[in-house]
Amino acid sequence: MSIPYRMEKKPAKPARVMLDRDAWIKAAVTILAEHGADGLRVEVLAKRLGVTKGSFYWHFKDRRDLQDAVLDLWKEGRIRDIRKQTQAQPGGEAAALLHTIEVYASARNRKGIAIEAAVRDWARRDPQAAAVVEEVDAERLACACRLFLARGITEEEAQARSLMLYAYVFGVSLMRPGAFTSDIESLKAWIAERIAR
Amino acid sequence: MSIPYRMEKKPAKPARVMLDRDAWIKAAVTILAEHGADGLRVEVLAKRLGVTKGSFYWHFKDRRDLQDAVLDLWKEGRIRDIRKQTQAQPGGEAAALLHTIEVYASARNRKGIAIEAAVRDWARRDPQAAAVVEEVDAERLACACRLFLARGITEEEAQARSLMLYAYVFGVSLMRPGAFTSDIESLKAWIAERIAR
DNA sequence: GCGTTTCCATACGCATCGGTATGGAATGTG
DNA sequence: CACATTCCATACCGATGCGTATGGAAACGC
Repeated sequence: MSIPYRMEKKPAKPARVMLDRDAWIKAAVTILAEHGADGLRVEVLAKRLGVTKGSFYWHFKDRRDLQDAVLDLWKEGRIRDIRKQTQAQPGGEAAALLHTIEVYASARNRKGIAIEAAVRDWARRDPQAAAVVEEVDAERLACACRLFLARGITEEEAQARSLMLYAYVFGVSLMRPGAFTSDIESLKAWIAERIAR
Repeated sequence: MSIPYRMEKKPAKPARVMLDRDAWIKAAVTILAEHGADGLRVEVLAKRLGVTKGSFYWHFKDRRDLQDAVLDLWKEGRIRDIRKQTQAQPGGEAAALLHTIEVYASARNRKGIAIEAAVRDWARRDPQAAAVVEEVDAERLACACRLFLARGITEEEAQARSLMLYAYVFGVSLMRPGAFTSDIESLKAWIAERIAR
């Protein structure tokens, strides 16, 4: 403990952090991406935000309250995103499909993929997370299905193609095909063409 | 605490549990499937086996020692399994591919899929697990590639098809397409045909 | 200026967990 | 029978984490 003379360190102390609920939730999502659902701990999160958990329990009832908020934010974001990615003017459905595959299977989405994986792993042991994942999956499949149906194929084939599309996209995001081939991108392009065509 | 009269409960007490290293590792795999890599705790595992951690630290140096053993067991099992599933006599390569998809994408493999997901999530934060996953992926892709190459297609197309196959298989195991359609199995059959053929 | 509300710090109790030290019972070995 | 080895229990330490209780400082309403 130093001398409490009169705060001679900095004339303007950081003006009091002033966190709101959203700041906590967004930071929680980052933790979720880095350390998974089990790594989302109250005290760790507080330390990252530079405060103590006394602040946390002012904004949230308990840890579960934060988890539910994280799930809700993620769900809304994913549904908004898939609707945005799959909107296409008539005739542009194939391009929209290829674009969707490109976006979701791309490795440049590192954090998004990490969150996706964390939530899905979380859903294996948490009913709330499982429900959210089911909602998101249903919306994504429905969006893809719409694009396929615009081509005039049968309902069943559209469903099958949509399922194949999203299963593939999640699969590549899980794998680490680094040492498999030298040109992974051309492989992905070939696959995308074959799925969306 | 009951009376220690002379052990009148059962004439033959359970003969002392006598666990060996393999029993610990196998139980650890079960915990891994149920609670993920973070849930693999020494004391939890010991309690499940009906002993205390004093026993654990006799068989293992530390927790990391157990984790490495689990990863090693999983790796060897997966490599043995994929080699067994993909062996085919000349002309039966397409059937072997369909069979492989059927086996790996089937929901009847619940525990195996749970372990797979747990290890892959683990690999995001653990270099050892990441190395194991890469080895397994490489072996599986190589096995599938062999089957495709037997059909006389190009090396690049064989690689692309292999990647698509395994990405899809892992993807469906991750998703929960329960409410998507009434007949999920026929959809999977359609997809398998399209991927393997 | 004064009291209230807002937001956060501090301190505590309780539980879990990794790891170590040590003892103790059962089994084998001479 | 004496002894060593094998396998596990008990007890303990330190660290981490959840939740609560309480106080304190800044901002706001009057």
